[in-house]
Amino acid sequence: MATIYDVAKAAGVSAKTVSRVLNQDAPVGRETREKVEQAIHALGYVPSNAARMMRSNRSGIVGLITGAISQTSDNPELTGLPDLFIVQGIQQVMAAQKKTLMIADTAGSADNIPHLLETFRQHRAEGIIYVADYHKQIELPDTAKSLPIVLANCFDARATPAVLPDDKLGQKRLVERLIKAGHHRIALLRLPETFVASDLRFQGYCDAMSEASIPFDPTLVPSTLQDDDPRQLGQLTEALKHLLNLDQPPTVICCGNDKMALRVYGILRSMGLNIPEDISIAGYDNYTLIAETLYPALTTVELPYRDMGRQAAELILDMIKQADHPNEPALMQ
Amino acid sequence: MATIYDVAKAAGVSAKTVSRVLNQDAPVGRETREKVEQAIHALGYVPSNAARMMRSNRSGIVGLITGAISQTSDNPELTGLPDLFIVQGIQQVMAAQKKTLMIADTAGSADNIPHLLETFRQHRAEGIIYVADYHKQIELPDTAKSLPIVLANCFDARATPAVLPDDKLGQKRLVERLIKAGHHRIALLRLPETFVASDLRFQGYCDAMSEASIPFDPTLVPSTLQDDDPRQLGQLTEALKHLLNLDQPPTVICCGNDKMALRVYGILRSMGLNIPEDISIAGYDNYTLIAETLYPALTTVELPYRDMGRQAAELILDMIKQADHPNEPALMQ
DNA sequence: CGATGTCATGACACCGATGTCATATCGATT
DNA sequence: AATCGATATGACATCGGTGTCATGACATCG
Repeated sequence: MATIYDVAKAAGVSAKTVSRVLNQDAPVGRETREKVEQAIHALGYVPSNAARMMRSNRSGIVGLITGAISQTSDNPELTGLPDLFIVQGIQQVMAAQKKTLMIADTAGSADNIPHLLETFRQHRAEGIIYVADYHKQIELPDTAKSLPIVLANCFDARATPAVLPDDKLGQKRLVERLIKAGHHRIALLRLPETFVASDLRFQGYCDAMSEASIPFDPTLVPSTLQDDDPRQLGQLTEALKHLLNLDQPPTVICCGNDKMALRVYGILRSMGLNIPEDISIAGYDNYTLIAETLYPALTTVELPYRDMGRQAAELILDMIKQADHPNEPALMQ
Repeated sequence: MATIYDVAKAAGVSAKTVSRVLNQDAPVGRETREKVEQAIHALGYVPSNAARMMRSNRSGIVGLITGAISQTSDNPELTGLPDLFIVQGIQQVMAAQKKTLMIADTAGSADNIPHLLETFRQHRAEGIIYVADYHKQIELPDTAKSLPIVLANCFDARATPAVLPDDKLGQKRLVERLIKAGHHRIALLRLPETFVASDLRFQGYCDAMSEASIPFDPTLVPSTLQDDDPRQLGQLTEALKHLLNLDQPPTVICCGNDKMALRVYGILRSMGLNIPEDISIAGYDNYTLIAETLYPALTTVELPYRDMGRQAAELILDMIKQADHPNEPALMQ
């Protein structure tokens, strides 16, 4: 691989002049610049990031830790696309800021995280974003705290900066939409209690109902499901039977997430019900792949995952800037 | 960030000795080693990859180009999870080999590729893997050829090393399974012709049928769909009506991919048919998220995407090794 | 006992960029 | 004509590791 000296020799100038052409940080004579540019092209020269980094001590690298790629998480039930959308939002911002995003995958086990952090440190990553696959609480190893870090879709006990989905408001908006569409008997199939979102969404449901002066009917909100995949289908079937056998059955069922909604679709249809003629279904989380493909389409809340990613990215960039210039004065003109 | 010299000073030894402790490439007295290790721990020292790379000229980085993260591809119809599985397989191998995987996303536009290649070059990536979102032909810019490169899920006109799914064999196996299960009237809903897989799968279908001595019935294979999303639902409905109105309608329908299968589910059900009592459905591509969630479950061919990823990873590692030792003699003992 | 070999360690150069400082050229100003 | 300032360029040190070579202390061997 050609070096800056090879280019300098080929162009008959000093290495520093080549550097100036590359970085445009000082005037270079037009003739000289052209010679240099030709030499660069001829040699296929690409400057070494490593050497640059040594001098500047700035890597331009932001580390991203996620399980989005290997999605064999500890809870397969709720794994899916949301984290990918977040990563996508982050990617967009980083590309625009010419930062290099280094993505490391937990391979499904949190035990790998310390090692990933070590690798990021070796590469002198300027900051780290941790993206969780669903809204939850996590705990990072102590080694993490020496670098700017932002959590996305999760939070910890140390009040590390985090970007979280507003599950409560989202559910409220969904229920409001349903009420506006004429529904009064609205059922809610909750996520297992172990999920932070479970309670938040329940609150959003209650808020919307009470603001519309519809009294809360506990029979419309069966007890939360067990966090246990193989049995869930049976539990779902039971819960649905319960709902349908009520004196006043619901006209719409809100599901904890789109995947659950898809199952409910299947079960209801196998019971001989037509959707949406006999009963409607509403989902949560926008697993667009499912939501768009389902026929008829699923009414669903689109969580702003990409936006969360963008926010997380901008947050970490701010923190990096802060760390660089601890007491940056306000810009005055 | 502490340097090796800080550690050396703290431990009262030379920098080189610290280096020896780090790399275990020369004997170090036990007492000395312990002092050094203590100093490393106390200072939270992490060696700089950049500095290491400068001397060794080996980055340990493998670049990965994909659209898997930002899945707004030019053809939303067939985008999805397969490429993610491939990436996952690659990740596994790289982690095991202690290589750092640098993932860059095309953000949906092939125009970004040259820039991504440039970035990889700056980081002195030792090789590059390009992962496509579905089996297709691509063309890489000329700048790509100076580095070892492997294609996954795609191929080009220059015979660049590639790892491809065996669509023909996969379809054949699926149809064989269906025949063994007692089906004779097997319909095939083909992918749009623009997809490489479309024809390969058709061949696999024909092979399996002819080997089972079932004469080919063209009415069971409607003309391929248009590559045009909004109209596809209507086309699918038409094709299904055609199939169901045959004198001898099919007992099972093979769909071009799982997503199409999901749509067919919806349409057939809205026509009042029960699955799998009235008619069966078989898919292709294992979008596990859909396949596992669907109720009743979809019969589908699981493409070995993770394996493809692993193969691609091992291939690129071999190529890197080759490039390093051009004429490595066979190992003799 | 002197030669040789191994172990443990340090001094120093080098990898490829860039920041700092020096120098040379040339037109403009006093 | 002497001075100044901008422009254009180069010499050299430096970033943080590691390869090479040298050195000193011991143990071993003929």
